[in-house]
Amino acid sequence: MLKTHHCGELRRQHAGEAVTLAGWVNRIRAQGGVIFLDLRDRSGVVQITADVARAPQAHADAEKVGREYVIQVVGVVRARPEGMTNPNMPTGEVEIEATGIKILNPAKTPPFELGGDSRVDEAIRLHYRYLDLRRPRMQQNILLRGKVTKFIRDYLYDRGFVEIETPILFKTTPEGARDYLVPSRVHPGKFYALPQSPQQLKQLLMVAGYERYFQIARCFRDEDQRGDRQPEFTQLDMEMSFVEREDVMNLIEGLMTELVEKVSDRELVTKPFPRLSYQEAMARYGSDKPDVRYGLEIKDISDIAGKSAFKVFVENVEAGNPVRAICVPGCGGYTRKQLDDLTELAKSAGGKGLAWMALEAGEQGQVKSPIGKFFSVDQLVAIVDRMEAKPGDLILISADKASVVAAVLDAARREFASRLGLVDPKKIGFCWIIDFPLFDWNADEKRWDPSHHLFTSPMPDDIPLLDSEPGKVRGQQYDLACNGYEVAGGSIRIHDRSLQEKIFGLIGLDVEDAKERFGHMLEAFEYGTPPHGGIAPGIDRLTMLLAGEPNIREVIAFPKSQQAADLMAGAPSAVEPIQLDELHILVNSNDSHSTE
RNA sequence: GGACCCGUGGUGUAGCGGUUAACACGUCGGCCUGUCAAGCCGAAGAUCGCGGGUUCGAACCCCGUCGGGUCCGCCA
Repeated sequence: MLKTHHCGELRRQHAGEAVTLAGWVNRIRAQGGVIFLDLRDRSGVVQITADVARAPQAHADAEKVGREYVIQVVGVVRARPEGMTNPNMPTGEVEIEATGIKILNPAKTPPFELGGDSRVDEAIRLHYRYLDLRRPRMQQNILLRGKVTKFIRDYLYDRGFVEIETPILFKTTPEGARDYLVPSRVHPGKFYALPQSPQQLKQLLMVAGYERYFQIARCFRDEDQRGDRQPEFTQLDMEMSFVEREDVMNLIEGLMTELVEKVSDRELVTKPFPRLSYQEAMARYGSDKPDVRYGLEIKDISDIAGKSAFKVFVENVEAGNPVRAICVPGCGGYTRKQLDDLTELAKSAGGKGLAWMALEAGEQGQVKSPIGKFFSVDQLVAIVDRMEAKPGDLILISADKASVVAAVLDAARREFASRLGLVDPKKIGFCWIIDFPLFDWNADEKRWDPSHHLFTSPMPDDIPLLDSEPGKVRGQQYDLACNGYEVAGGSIRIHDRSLQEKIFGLIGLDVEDAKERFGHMLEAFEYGTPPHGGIAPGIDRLTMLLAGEPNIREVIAFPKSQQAADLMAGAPSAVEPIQLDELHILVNSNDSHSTE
């Protein structure tokens, strides 16, 4: 080893020890006769001194080093003299009196500051990701991520789970997200697909009798990016046999609780985690992944609004649509301009607008609203009562299809939580969402789509409804939401061939298609399949929340840009014609302008 | 596929129709034996992402394009 100790571990009790350290020059303070170097390795930073009087060679060496040089320092740990300690650093009571400094590798001046956490354009950070990863923020995040996966592995191994790897080259499943495809050299014109998740494989492992499986699994989805979505991401993929919904939920709730309490510096808002039905979540929060750290809950005022003289509300209620509202405390004094701007918020969420009623501050609490004239005094009082609004508050009202109302008020809730500072960034608020509808109606294709995935088992009580009212069938599905993000989704699966075939039929897969795509699953179900279920928490999102970061790129060592590009290596890239020939691929030259 | 925001020395920002393109940090040189976001003195470093247009005149206005981000669609 080129070092005997780590920089960050040295303390007063090491005083007098001869040490050899190696690392990066974090900062240089040349004082003339004495030069101070802050030497950094993964463990932390320690001060090196090179004194011209006591160690002329070391001083001469130190004059030659620059920022981010990789050096080896031979010296002695010394307790710092009285009054010269630095309480701001863990190693601040000691320093290394260097006797020799060797440059292992010089460094160019970095393109941005590595010492602090100053904001740098993300394109530059990603281009020099290996430098960005040296910075404290990224280092903490990446180390935290390692602790998260270590904790998960220990937790699950302790409970009888087996870690099993599954293939990355697998088979396309067009019904989910868009697949990343890998051309086959051996089979002209045929393709592997990278797994969107190891869903089928883990179910087959249950058929195979492994009973408790997990994997920290890389998943691939060729869809457009978001702050919480990358083309490749990591799930804790797991599956258990002979379990019911409660068993999986309890295991994960225990895991998540301990993860937050033992691995992070965050604080759980509630435990046990609240459970909301999908219907309730949509009604109260307008979202199936609500942020439960703050209120601003949605209330239904359809009964009152339907009797008003306001045409938009009346027509919606007559059409069976809801009129719902949130009450924003203390925003009743918003200017007309500010209130009009809320229309933009509603539009970007897919709505037409957002009606408002402002309660003037003061005892009377007069209602000020462009639509106020369409309501009787009793109706206004009823709305104010329903919303539990106080003088100075602002009521925001949306009337539309239920899904649009939900989207608009969800957006409004998030916006005002942020404006009013209602979110405590140190808090972690989990909640379970259960009783999802098994299907969503696809109006374009005129068929039912699975709301989760096509292996989710219906609630036993609802199986008779499969024939009569598929839209009312609930799935044995459970999602875990946290701080407004979906961090896990799972279900009890179908383990019966005939039921699985029936679901295929409902989503418009004919027998031939089903056999072609999922024949291996149907066949497997005929060889003794245990009842089973599982879940898949997203490691990136979870780590993002535990780190308090605003997007998952901050917890991924080498993430891709929004255009799914690796800005450091320059992927994707053009390939040699011979490579394409071998793969039997002809590229449409009209599309190739952007490949360079 | 669509909407919006951003792009000015190495980095972060200011400038928003006429400026020698400003400031901080960094870099380089000098001074300095107890600094720790060291300090002091001095210097170098930018055709304002790229292309076109409007204008007597463009970093600034317009169009296009490239790159980064946020959101909708898409996606658990």
